Amino acid sequence: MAKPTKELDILKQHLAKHNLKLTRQRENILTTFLKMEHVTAEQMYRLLAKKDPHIGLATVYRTLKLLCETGLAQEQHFGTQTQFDNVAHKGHHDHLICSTCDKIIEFENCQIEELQEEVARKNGFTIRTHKLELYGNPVLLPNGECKNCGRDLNVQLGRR
Amino acid sequence: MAKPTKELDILKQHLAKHNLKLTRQRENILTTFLKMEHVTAEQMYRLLAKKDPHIGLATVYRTLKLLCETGLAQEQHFGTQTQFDNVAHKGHHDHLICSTCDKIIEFENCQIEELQEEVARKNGFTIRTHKLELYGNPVLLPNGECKNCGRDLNVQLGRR
DNA sequence: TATTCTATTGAGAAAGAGAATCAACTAATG
DNA sequence: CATTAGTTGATTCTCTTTCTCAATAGAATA
Repeated sequence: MAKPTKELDILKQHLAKHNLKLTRQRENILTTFLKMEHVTAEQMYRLLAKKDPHIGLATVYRTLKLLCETGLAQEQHFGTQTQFDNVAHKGHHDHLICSTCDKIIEFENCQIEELQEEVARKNGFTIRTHKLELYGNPVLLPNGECKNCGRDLNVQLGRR
Repeated sequence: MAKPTKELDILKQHLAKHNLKLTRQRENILTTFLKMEHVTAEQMYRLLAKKDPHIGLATVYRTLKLLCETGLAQEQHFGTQTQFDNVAHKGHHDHLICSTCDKIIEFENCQIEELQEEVARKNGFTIRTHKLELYGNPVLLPNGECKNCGRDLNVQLGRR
């Protein structure tokens, strides 16, 4: 069995292995998916609809889930929204989220990643992926309220 | 102005500051909330309904959100479910989630926490809270499929 | 305490994401 | 090219969360 090298081959192999079929829709979705770092199902649906107005939303959901099963995609929950990450884009980063304005700062920290590996190893696991989000505030008013949103942060800061 | 020391005082102060009113429902919800480490809105609703069958679900949602604004609660998204954490329960822990069986292992790692603080500090932030989730698998079949779920993990493991 | 003003409540409707259903369709196989 | 079994798309359904609005109830004031 020849070793597949491209994503389409990976999909084909997965389909064959599970008695599934390669359809026009599945191929289209994969092609579009590979061009991005991540998408939501809705975004994918709208993108595809431009070329194929008859594509069904259910098919998009089903196929993105399928891509997760092949290992080409990864489902990530971000707040209330679900996105599908393209595993091929290796540029991993974590997030520092401003609770004041919801601005997101991306960062990387190798030491943290190493410690994570260590934790996993101790528990007999191999990390497949991870998610690290830091939520914080930049500036506070003297009374403990966040400058931008007015939220009272005294409690979290242990000021009471 | 006397420094409030209890959660109810914190709530009262917040209500006063924002021209809101202290109601029987708000007091009940706070009382119940303080007994737990975390709840979902549904859970809270069912708990309250035992004593007050006429409580409205919308009120529960509104009040939990209000508690977040006072700083007593914190909204956390876990996969597809939303829970409200009791900030007073300091027992923070992170999660190692088995992608095979969805089992969740809790862990703590001070070194990671310190590095997080450092990242935040460098960016001029104070961490209010954070979320670290490691997703992994314990045992793989020789062909790269997960023993339990049959998912093909070759791609993620860089085997292709 | 009665009055008045405004915030709050609860029931149900509505919105949004996602899964389930099913008849019509189509890829794969011989 | 006929058969078979998986797939699609339209729609319905479910679940969570928010919205709406008339009735209600805090809180401030007289």
